[in-house]
Amino acid sequence: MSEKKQSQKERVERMTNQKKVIIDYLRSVCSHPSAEEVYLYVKGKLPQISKGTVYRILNNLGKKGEIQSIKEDVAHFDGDISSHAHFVCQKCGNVYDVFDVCHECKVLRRKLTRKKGKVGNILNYQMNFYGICKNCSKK
Amino acid sequence: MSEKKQSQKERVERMTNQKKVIIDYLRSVCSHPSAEEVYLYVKGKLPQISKGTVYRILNNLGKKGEIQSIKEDVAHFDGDISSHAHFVCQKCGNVYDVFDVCHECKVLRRKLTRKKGKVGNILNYQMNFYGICKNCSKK
DNA sequence: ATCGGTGCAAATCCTTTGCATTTCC
DNA sequence: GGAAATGCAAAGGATTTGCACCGAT
Repeated sequence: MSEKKQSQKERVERMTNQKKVIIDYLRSVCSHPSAEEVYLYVKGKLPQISKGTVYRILNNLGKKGEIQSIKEDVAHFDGDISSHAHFVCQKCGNVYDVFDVCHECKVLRRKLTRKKGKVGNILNYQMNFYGICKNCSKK
Repeated sequence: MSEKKQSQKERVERMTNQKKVIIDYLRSVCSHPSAEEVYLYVKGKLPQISKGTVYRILNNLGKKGEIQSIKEDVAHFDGDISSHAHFVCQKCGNVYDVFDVCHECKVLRRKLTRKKGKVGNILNYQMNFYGICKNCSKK
């Protein structure tokens, strides 16, 4: 019914250990871990962490645009939000970076953003290529 | 362990009513129905159909590349496999076509296919834009 | 007649959520 | 101190699957 009241006290977000570890992890790896993989890693540093927390943190970061989520059969997460594409292996489900098309992605996005789209305003985009990764083709 | 034996009898795929109705439906609409929506539609024509069958048919068509699946929180399906992009509303989840970038998509794809990619051979791709659709912004 | 496809319902599995408790500011 | 975040465990919900039967070729 109503928008945010201006007088309303603003929600202050806190930085917790759990969040810190997850962000650091996602920024340091170039693989694109699933929630499960993030959970297993963080569990190594903070053994008491729960999966629910991992999911909540990943979702929040995603909503704020600080990480990307690539939603395939199982969601994978990327701490790198610079302009690049992904290659998704249809066999193992792994996600790889594709930097060869950064420039084109940016151009595409700009083109569409400027248009103000017929359907809605673009906040974000994702370019995914599908195939079988080299690792899986060997087998 | 072993590849397909050459002597093996070839699997012959059959055309059923269920499959026919689903394909026709996906080719006739420009919305991008979810499995649930496909199910509800088909149920109107073939009341005895089950959800399992719908999922199996959609998956098979997807594997054969006859339809596209856009995997977001809930998967949506597109009977149009020509080169175009999608706009996904982050509020209602609806998927809209974006034809303004067909040409660029094709070029991008060709560029990468030719490269034979470092990660694997590209069979397919998807370009998705995210935002809030006009319908949802009104509210 | 064959064997691929279907219907049904149970099983999976990823993800979300409610609530009491802990922790950050 | 008080709101925000967490841990736990249970719930949710989309998708898959086993199996007996049906029906396309």
